[in-house]
Amino acid sequence: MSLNKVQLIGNVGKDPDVRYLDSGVAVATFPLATTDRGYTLANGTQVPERTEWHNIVLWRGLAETAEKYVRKGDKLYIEGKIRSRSYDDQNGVKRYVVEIFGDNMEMLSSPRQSQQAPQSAPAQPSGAQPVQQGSAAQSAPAGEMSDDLPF
Amino acid sequence: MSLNKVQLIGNVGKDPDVRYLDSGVAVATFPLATTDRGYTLANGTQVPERTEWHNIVLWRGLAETAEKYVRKGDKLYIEGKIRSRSYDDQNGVKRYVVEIFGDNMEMLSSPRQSQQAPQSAPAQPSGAQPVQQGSAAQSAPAGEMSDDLPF
Amino acid sequence: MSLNKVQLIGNVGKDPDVRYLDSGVAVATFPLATTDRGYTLANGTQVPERTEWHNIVLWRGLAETAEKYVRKGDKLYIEGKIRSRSYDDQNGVKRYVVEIFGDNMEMLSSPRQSQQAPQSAPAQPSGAQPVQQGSAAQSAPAGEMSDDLPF
Amino acid sequence: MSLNKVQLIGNVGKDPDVRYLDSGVAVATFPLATTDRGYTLANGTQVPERTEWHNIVLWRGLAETAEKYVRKGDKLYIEGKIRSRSYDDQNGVKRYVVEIFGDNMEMLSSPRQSQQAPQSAPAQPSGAQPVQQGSAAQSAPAGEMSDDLPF
DNA sequence: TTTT
DNA sequence: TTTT
Repeated sequence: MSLNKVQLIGNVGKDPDVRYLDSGVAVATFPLATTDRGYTLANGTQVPERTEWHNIVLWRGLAETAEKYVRKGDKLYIEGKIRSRSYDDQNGVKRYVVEIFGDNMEMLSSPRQSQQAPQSAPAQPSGAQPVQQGSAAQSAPAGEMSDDLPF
Repeated sequence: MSLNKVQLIGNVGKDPDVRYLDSGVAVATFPLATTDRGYTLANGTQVPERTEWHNIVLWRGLAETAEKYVRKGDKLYIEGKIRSRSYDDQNGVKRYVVEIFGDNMEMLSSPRQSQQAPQSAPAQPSGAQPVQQGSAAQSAPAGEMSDDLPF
Repeated sequence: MSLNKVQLIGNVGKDPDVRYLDSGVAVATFPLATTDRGYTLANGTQVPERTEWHNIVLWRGLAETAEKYVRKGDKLYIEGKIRSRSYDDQNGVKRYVVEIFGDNMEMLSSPRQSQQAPQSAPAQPSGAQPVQQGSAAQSAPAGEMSDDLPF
Repeated sequence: MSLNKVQLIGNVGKDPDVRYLDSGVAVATFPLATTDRGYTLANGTQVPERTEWHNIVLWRGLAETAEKYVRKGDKLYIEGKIRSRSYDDQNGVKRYVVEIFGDNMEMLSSPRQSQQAPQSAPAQPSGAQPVQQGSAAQSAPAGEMSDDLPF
């Protein structure tokens, strides 16, 4: 009775930060930028270009794929859901972050010719369809994240 | 070269708050809830149901439609984009909010039998396809919002 | 490097037709209607309302859910992919059909008060998020369908 | 009360065919391929790679953009809706085609360094957000297409 | 008829 | 902090 879906095509702001929970589950986080080009209003006002930064969080297989193949500057398609989280910052002020839990990823940049992504290893280990994460995002109990991911 | 798209189906948390900018442009804001049902992990751990609240912002025609027809409890489909914004709270602490600027809305609840949404007035003035807002969201210069929308 | 995604909200044209392959895999098919409301062109031309019929195909768990809970007239959200298929009709003419292989379904109608969908049995056995089918659609070898589904 | 949305990322099968209706409206058509990579079932069965061809139809501004900048082999993001149409073939047999009426396009290939897409002319004349076609797709009366587009 |  |  509910839908919470996000689809982004943008550029990776920096190399993924990948952690492994005690359970062995991989979690990757990185910023992704989408940019509006700016435009001119009917009255002549110039509205400048605007970049939106999204906090991407990937789990398990997708996180491992990101660790191997996603790099700063890459163009990605990410599909997932919006999730907000709060934490207390160093001054005890409650802070909120909004994250995109990705369950589907498409690498849109040309594959690199490197030791990281050798020709013989597919950048996407799964099917021709975008990498489907199955129930990975759902499999991580909220508790596991508590202190592990001060994004 | 960029895509920033959100699609939600959820329930309206309270009646829309509608304002009119000096330019006459309508802006509606309201919270929308999407809910994950909760599930049981392979190891037996119960992950409880979880509700995500989204700050919806609608402009112009969509805002006016919302003012007329959207009410607390209604089920809606909202399509739009993610937009974050910062402001200084009453303590001078910089705060961030993430909003969903909707450019497409579908009313999924049965129409009310009321003075607000009379049978003779369609809940959706535009086409059979979801209400397309055209360039409305883009037409509002950033400046206009500065102090008008302390969401 | 590829995305093939369809999202529909529409009404079920008739009760699902559910078959079980020899492997025990359930396959449900039914038509879903989406409707454009019609509009008036700038030059005054009236473009009438238009209904599009989609051939929905569901597999495994989703097919079983459809068998139990989906009925003619219901409003559904369906997410999936486009798939075309050809067959020879009774006159030996090659025919093409386009189907929507759903991998996600949301029931948007109020639940029926009936023996078919008792209060105690949730219409959607899976998570709060839309019913994710995992890799079910991919798990059915093309061959299995050959003569089984003259849609 | 209805949603009919398609999102594709794929490769253009051949240069767009662009026609101009008597009204001056541009219509571009071209095939777009999305490819499933193939996979191995649990029982060891190999399901081969599979390519789906989509008949893309663009109107007005998007058609003109396609005429100028879209070429065989390009990778595109296309958003639009499914529309089916019937016609009688040369043998008087009724045929059906399913087309994707695009209302949003993103060019994902690196821009060509050519006379067709000079550096000084942006591949996307509109905003930073995907090229929004406004109501173009809705503005073409069905009648106009009758014999004009034997796709 | 594309692409990896 | 990306990209065009």
